[in-house]
Amino acid sequence: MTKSLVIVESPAKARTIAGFLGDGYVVESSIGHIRDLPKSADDVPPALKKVPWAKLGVDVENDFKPLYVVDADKKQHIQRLKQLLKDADELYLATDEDREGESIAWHLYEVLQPKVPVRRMVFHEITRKAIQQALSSPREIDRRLVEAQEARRILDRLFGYEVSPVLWKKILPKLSAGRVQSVATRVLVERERERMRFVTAKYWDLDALIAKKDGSTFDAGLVSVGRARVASGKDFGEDGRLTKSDVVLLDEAQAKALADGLRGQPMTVRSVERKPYKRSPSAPFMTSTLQQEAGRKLRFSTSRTMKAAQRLYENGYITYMRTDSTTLSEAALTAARRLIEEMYGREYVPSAPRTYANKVKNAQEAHEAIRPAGDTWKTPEDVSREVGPDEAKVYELVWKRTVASQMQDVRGESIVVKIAGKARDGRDVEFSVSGNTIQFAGFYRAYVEGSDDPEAELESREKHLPELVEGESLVARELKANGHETQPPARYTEASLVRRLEELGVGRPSTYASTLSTIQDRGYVFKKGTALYPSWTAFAVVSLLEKHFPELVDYAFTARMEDDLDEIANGAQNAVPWLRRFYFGEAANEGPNGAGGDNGLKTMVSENLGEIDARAVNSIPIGVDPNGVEIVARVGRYGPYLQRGEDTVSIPEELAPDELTVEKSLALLTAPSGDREVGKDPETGLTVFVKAGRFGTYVQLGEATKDGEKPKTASLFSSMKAETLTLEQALKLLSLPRTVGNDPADGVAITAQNGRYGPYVQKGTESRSLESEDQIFTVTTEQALALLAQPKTRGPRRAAATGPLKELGVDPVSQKPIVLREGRFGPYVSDGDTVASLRKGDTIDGITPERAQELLAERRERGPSTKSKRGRGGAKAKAAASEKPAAEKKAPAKKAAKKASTKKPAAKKASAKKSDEGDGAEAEDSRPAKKRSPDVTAEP
DNA sequence: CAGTGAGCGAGCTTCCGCTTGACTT
Repeated sequence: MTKSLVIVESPAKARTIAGFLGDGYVVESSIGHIRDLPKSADDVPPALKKVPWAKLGVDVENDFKPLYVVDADKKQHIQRLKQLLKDADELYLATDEDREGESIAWHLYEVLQPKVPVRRMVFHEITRKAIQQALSSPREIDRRLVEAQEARRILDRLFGYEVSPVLWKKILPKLSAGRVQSVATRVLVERERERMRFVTAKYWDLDALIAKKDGSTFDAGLVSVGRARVASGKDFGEDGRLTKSDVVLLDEAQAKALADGLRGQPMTVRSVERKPYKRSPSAPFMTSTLQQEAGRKLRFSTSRTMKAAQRLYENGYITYMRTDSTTLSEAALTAARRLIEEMYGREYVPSAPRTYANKVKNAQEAHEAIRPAGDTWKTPEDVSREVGPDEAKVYELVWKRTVASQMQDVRGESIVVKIAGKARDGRDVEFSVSGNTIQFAGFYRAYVEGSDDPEAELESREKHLPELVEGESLVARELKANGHETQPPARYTEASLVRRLEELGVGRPSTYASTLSTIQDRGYVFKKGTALYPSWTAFAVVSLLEKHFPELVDYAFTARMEDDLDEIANGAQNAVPWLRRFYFGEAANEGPNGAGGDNGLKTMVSENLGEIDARAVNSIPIGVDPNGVEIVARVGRYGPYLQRGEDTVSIPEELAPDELTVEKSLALLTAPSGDREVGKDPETGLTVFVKAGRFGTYVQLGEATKDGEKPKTASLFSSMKAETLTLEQALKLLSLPRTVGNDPADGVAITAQNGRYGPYVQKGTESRSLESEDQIFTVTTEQALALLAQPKTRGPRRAAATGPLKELGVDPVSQKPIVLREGRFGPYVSDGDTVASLRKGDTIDGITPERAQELLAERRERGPSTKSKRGRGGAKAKAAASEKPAAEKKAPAKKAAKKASTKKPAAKKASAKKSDEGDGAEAEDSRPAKKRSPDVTAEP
């Protein structure tokens, strides 16, 4: 008997299929992709580390040849697959039938190097019949489809890894750009821009309480006055003006006057219009619609929904949860129809199963819709006893949606009643009221299933009106004028953003949740409740991309890419020229060796980098103040801030971009700063302030005077808080430095104070750190002298910096001893000339002399890059500064001082925590905020 | 972003799509 190895993508799927296949088959999973481009240089094999494209993992000069590496945590699994293959007579690659699945099959083939016959099999539903059929009709791996996947992968890598560094240089380090995330961010930014542009309009209308002859009453709304329709929200544009001319806009006075003129007036039923209506159920869930529904109904985030769905899938309650298909298998249709007939009766079963056309662009449909698994479906009540609360809720959504999707339409009747009247001033008015009744509940039955009182639930979906006949006489008993304001378009939620991305064809079922995490992790988006707010960083990034990479953030970019990938998959075009056009420009394929392109990605991220004005892209215009001075929001290294001329102020974190109007900006800029008065110094009579500064909170004695004399300041101790600081504490701080005493030997004074590196004692030019801030006040002359008597290297900092942790023999190149030290940036090895940091995977204990030599050799290989780089960076920065003298002229002294100070180690160290400067010489780094909101504390 | 003292050198960040555990609390 032959043994066959079958490899699918998911372990849960493998278990299910194994049950169908029996003894002759071993079913395993690949657990997704098995190889990928290297994530960073660390993943590149040593032999290739030096090639210029090592970081990209794509040899752009050589037909974009990709370098594939097996992920570290996949290596063991590959070994296992190889082992299983040894005992097999044939191999079935049964990965999903889509672009990615085909690629996984090919990578498996390449990595496993099977010596036995290999067959590719595909199936769309996991039933015994479908699997058997797939086994008996295998095919070959579709190389073109694999090429299309490879092209997609390479394009995404080039986009992500070439454009992200542009953001590091021009905006902030560690930012990212990508085909999917950048469009997602742009969608949010554009919506916020709409909200910022939006002008609210006010309009009024009337509600009438109308009485029948028999005394019963009902409410109706005003629809027209003097034959003209009354304006409502939808009649206004975003500028707050009416978009139509044939409507009547009521203001408060007019509405109230009209209400007065109608009170007690006779009215007549002008028309009663009854119309049958029907509602059809929605399609079964796919990933995006499940995420939307769970977001709307359960307020779940996409990742919470997916975690619950994953558990339901793994435990056999639902089918695969990452799908873009709304198709139900034959088995599912049968199960649904039988269930509906049994639970609700034959009249709820449509004559033929419903099918739903897939509206998703680029749908790959490798799986079926998300539905209860199996041939008979457990009820939500049964499942809720077996799983956790989240899972139970998600299962209930899936069950109801799936069952409803195969039920009959809801049928009912809608009624619209128009009521005519005349105001006392003679104007004709018309009111309207509508209702609806359900005649046949259809699929609503499934949705009310499980509620305490299904009939009452159904009834709540109806709106009953009193019996009204044409010509009937009524009285307007009460009238109320209601004021309304138009609302800007709502912010996106996770659910609605997923829907928008899906409309654009951007992203895949497996990535919606992670894309949302990414844009939040990067600080592009933050959530308040369920609403997604774009940050100022997002504004800066999006405006940079729109201006300099418009093609890449075009909403149709992915759609066009998909069209091209389809052509690559069906042989109508080839991947290499396609990638060449993208990377080297349109003309790339015409010139020899692909040279000559001028509008490609590569040019834009290299030669043309200088065109991107960091200052400009980081400035988001807000408006002008009454004097015509421009106000801009800017993204700086220490957070977003507002700038008007020389005035700057931090933008409070919780403030949404669209709330930062000109008025609000002026309020922030002119508001009393976050400074607090602690009290008055009894000696000088000067006011003592607490302020937030670059290096944290500090106290200040008096205010800065015009004659350039600076007030005395002192940092707060870490144990103190700005809000609770007392005058006593403040004065104590301001009394520093404290004279500890005199050295009896030479009479020189010893002082104790706080400094850049913390508390210390000082005598003349000698200083030593203290261990705690409190010691500034408690240290005695003897203790201070003892400290000062110790050599400098004895301090805790210095000990770590200078004491070699390990000696690692003599370097064969330099013939000098190698030592391992712990430094500011972590452990490193050095032979005195060359210094090399330990890399990922290296440990202090595990380092060998050989490894140390290797590290040093690698470091030498790269040359004295540090210094030369710095030289270039510095020169560039200077050149850039001199290029824009106009911008600098306003506050030359201040800016120059600041620039100089950022170059000082102290400033660098202070900023390193939040964001390393890297070689981002051009990035916005001046942050001259004078004022700060009290609740924002500076980074240490 | 206040202004106060020491010293030793970087290397990395990032994409999109497939898929699960491995770890803790």
